[in-house]
Amino acid sequence: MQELADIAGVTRGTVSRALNDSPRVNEKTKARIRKLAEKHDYRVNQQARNFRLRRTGVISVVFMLDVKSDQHMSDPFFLEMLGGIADCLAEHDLDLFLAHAPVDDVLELQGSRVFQNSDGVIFIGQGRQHEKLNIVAKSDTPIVVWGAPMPGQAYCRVGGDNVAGGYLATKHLLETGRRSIAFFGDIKLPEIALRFSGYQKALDEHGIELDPRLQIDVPFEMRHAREAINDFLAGDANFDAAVCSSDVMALSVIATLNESSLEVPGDVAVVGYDDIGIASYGNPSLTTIRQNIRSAGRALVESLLKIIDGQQSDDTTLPSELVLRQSSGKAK
Amino acid sequence: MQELADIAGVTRGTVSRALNDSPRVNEKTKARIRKLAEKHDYRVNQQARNFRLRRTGVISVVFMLDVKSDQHMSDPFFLEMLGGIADCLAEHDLDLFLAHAPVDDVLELQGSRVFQNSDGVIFIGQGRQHEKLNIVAKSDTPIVVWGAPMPGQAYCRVGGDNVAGGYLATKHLLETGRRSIAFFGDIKLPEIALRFSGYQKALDEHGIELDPRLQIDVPFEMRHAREAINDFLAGDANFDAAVCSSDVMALSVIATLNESSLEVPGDVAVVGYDDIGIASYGNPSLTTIRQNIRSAGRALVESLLKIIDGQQSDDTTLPSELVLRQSSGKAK
DNA sequence: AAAGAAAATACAATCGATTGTCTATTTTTG
DNA sequence: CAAAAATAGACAATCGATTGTATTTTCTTT
Repeated sequence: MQELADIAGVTRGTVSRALNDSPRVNEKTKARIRKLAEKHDYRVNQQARNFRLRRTGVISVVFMLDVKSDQHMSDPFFLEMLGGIADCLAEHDLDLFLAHAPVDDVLELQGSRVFQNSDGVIFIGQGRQHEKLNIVAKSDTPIVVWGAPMPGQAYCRVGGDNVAGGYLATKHLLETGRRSIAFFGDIKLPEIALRFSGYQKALDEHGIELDPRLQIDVPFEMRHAREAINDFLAGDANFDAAVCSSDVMALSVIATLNESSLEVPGDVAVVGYDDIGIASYGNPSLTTIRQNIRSAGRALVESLLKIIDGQQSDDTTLPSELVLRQSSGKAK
Repeated sequence: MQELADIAGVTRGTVSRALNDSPRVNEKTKARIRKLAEKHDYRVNQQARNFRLRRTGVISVVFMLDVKSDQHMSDPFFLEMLGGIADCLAEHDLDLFLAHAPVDDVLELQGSRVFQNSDGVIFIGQGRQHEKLNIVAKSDTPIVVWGAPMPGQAYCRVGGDNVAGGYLATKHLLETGRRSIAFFGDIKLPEIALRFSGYQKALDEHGIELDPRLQIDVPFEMRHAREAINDFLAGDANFDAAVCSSDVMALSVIATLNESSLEVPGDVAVVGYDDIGIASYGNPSLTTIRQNIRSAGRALVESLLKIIDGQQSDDTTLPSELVLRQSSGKAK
């Protein structure tokens, strides 16, 4: 910058102001300096700039993988979320830092680069660490969390409408004549619990009594999921439909059912959750609850930026929507 | 740091050396300073440190999405790669910066944060920009590229053994008695071209003549893929097996075949590529060519670090492997 | 015990920008 | 036209660390 200042016959300060479009610099001077900068292929050192401005220009993203069930980042849900977040951050000229390791104690992150090297942190999912997130929220670095509303929640939250999602899925199955609907998902997780309550509501409305044997705590990871599903099938429960907590889980359920010579959707109708891309490639294509994950990513970023900006940001709940898909090619 | 120095009764310089384990500081002093740092919850400002050291501590990752075919980042292949890279970077205490936008001209990246704010860049895929990558490779920021070896290649490359992959897939199908094997994939892309040559080699060895009608330029993106596949099925070509350029493409092919009342694997046997997680959830589970994508990510990082370190780094070709899977539950 | 070597620490410049304060120049106004 | 007001630019401190050089302290050795 000094060199450029010399060339332009001004000081570094003036160059800095010119390049940052300060009103204190003459338009003509600005234009001249900008042209010289371009000509000499000079660009401000963002690192030094951020250092001086005491900001990093980076937002961290932490995926709260369900360690217990060995969930990994390749879950399509995470990726789609990441895409939405990345796009929105790009628009605000912010970088994205991806926290790598699965986290079993978010408090440990506080000393790490995740917090120290970023202006804010986005948590995807609450895992089982609601309380710890409350503590983290009190630190200097603003955070937002994707997840379910919680009692005594001290952080800003964005999430899907899980109750509506569970309700829509169940209602759809009921309306197509199904009566014994299984619910696959671990209701100890806040979001799943809400979907379960939507499931109950739909059953209520149709005057069907809840059968607790039809709620199965399936972990997110495939290997364990199949075990859990098989255990259930080996039991004496009868069912003609299934509401699943994710599309990946739904695909697992379908595969397992097929192995037991049960037809989908003939014998058992299955509804997934998330509307991940792969849901439509499958056979049959999966009816599912769509959460607009991309716009969820955007909402997370917008909320976080508000907080960084010193404003208050309220929780956001995004709508859920039923996506009907033909179950093609299996009409036997 | 000044405060800590005051407390310890030394200068900032000594504190810095103590915390960086310099041999110039007495062990006892080091221990004392470290304890004090811990006690007062002091951590070096990484931003200032990196600034002083003229490094960023960040590696950028750019996914060369196939813009033409509207490929998106949610491709499971990319994600798994990202996971491998992220893990390896974490071990070296480096951050990961994810470049957001699909790139149609890598030269544009040169002024952007991707290059300016990182110590090195990893490109996943070459797209159709081999020449431009050659130019970028000459810049100050080191790069490595995942892809196929190319004539006149000026950058360090890591890639799978595409010839072997295509060969193994085809040979497997031939050995199970298939004779008319279709090849789904755009051979204008360098990697796919190599797989196609492996496919040819296997046919040769079995004395089967190449039928050019059985090579179909399928784009990566689903929507267009299905069109291409349907066009092919509508034609007069007969085939009893298919080698596909990705697992996602294979799933598409299977779905399309099913819609045309063709049984998989009864009427047509299908082999995928990549061994993405979802391949095993499907029904039937997909036989595929495994590329160890995670270790590919590691290899990319290791090569890049070598280059950053001023060493020379040679190209790496990782082995391909056939993964046989039962095609379950469809024995009708 | 004194001289010399070795070890530990202090000092201060430096990285590349931003920005408050002060000065110089230009413009406006009565 | 002179004085006041407005504008442009210069100057220098600052952010928080690292590191080469100078200095002090400690330890050997004779």
